Amino acid sequence: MSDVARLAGVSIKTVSRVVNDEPGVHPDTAERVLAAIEQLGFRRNLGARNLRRGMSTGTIGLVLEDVGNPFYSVLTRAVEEVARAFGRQVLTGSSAEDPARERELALEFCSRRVDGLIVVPAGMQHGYLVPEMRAGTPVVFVDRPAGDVVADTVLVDNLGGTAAMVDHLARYGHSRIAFLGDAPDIFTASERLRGFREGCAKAGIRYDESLVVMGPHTDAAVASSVRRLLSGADPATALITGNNRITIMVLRALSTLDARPAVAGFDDFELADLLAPPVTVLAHDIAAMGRAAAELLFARMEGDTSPPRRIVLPANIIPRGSGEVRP
Amino acid sequence: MSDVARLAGVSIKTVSRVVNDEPGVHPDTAERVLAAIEQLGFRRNLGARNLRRGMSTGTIGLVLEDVGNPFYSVLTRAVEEVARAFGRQVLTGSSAEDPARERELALEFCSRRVDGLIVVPAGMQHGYLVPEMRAGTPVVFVDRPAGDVVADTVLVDNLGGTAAMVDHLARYGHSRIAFLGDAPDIFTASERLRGFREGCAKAGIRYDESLVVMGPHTDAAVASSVRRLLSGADPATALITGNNRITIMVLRALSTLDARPAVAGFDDFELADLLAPPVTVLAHDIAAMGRAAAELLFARMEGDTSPPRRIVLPANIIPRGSGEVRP
DNA sequence: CGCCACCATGACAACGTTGTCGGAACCAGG
DNA sequence: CCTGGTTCCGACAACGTTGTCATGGTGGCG
Repeated sequence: MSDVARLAGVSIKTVSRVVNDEPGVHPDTAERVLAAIEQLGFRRNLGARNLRRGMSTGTIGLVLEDVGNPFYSVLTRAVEEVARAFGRQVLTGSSAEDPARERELALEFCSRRVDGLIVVPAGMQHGYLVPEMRAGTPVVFVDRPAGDVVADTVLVDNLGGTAAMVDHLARYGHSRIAFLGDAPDIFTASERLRGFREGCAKAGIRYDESLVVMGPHTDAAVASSVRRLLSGADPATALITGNNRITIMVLRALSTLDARPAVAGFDDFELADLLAPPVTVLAHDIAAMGRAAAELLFARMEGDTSPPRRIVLPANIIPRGSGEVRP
Repeated sequence: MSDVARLAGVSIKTVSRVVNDEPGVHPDTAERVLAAIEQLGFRRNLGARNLRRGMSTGTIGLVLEDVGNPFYSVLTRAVEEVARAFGRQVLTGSSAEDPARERELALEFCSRRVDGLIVVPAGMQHGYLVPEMRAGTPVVFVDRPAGDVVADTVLVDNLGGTAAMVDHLARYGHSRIAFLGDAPDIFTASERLRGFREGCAKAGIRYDESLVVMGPHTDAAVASSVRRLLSGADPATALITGNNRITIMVLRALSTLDARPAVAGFDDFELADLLAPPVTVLAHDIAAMGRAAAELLFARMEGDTSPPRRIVLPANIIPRGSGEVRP
């Protein structure tokens, strides 16, 4: 900036005025300054600006599990879109389901003085965020609740959705329903398992522990679980899968077998409708979740101090065929 | 920081020393300082630090078309992974295929003084980046080349891959091959079209313009194009689709028809192997592309001044069935 | 005891920007 | 001519941090 000032023969303050469209600069002077800016390829340093002005850095942080997963990338896009509407940039980072990494990313973002933070929790401890929240950085948790802090949270109705799916299968005559879920220390996985149990209870189905397989999963392990579940004296006639990854693993396993159990999965996924048979899923609007979280965050950033909210979005059964077969 | 200093009864410089693990601080003093930091929830302001130190901000910018698209989200994750290895954060933004938005994002990132920029070009004009590049910000283009600047670029062998696919279909006896590509002003789309023409020439197939449909596409438009291509006196017996989106649109259209032409698509996609029939694709390693771009960028950031490189990654046919049927 | 080396610490400037304030130049009106 | 107001502009401090240098105290050694 001082280079520009020197070249234009004015003070740096005048350059600052031109750059910020402040009034009180003679048009001729402004023109000279603009020419100098152009010539030198000057671009104002936003870091210095934010330091001086002290308020907003114009950025928000987004910590999620893996941007590479379509689930989170859709979420990211939705957050980005809202941020854009509010004129903010988004810093993203993937925690890879590692609480230490989540913490590291979140605190790094705080060090960069993001105006707000959206977190898909990897762990159950979030006390480390308390000082930041007290210092005025709003935090919104998405997809899973925070472990030990009260804060805004946007969730899907994991429990109710899964229970509804059990009911759905039961209506088609299934009483031997297996559940393949993710690692039970992941909130969504344990909620869905709870939903499965409640669904069984409501539908009057005996909850059989041997029909429940929880992760973490590998393709091979899922394949052997599926084989086991579908064989024996009293095999499963229907499978509920706990998320899109597992659904796909199961479908891949089934493609090598003759058995054709009913299949219904949590999370919708692309091409589910084109498979043979089309896959029945419990769908929820991921983009809506991202938007809700981002809008909540921006409301906080703009001074909303109402009590923390918990938004629970519905999950709806999309019957496509795979879940509508009788035993 | 001055608050911490006051509470600990030392100068801010001493606090700075403690925060940065600089030597020459008495252990007792350091302990007092750490206690004060803990008590106040102090976190050093990275913005101010970067300003003072003047060198790296520890961030890179990534401008792509849409993080929500699995293609780019995998790319993003790969870039993020490399950035993590080098201790950097990633700023992302989606251009939505709008050159103005791409420019806006890239320049915004430059204003934030990113250490480097990875861009999936939306437009053909990138002269606006020249001042930034001259000022020392390395830029790497991915997936598509820059319009009018010479810079490092990582591409896929669009032309050769598509030509190989024509050859592949010709070997199975097809001579009426249709091509459904994206908007021809997108580099990858026009390259793939060129590859299609060259492939036809090499295979001794007459290039028939009426068998070529370029985007932008909607589901409805693709469906009607497919119907047209497969009917009439001399219908197409094979379809080549120009990217994963179009492949899926075509598959969806075909699912409502009786015709079963050979289908082969550019870009691999999840579940391609589980469809009936499994879909033959031209696969390339998107994560490898992201890694290559990021590694190139970091090499530049660390002072590599060799001439700009152009890395072209191969695209390989994965025959799964849909492309191996005879007319 | 005197000198030097070394350790721990602090004062100060600087990074690039903007907010505050004051001042020079000009004009209009008395 | 003076007064008061307006317009344009620059000097200076400050944001939070770190690099440089100076300083006071302590211990070892001749």
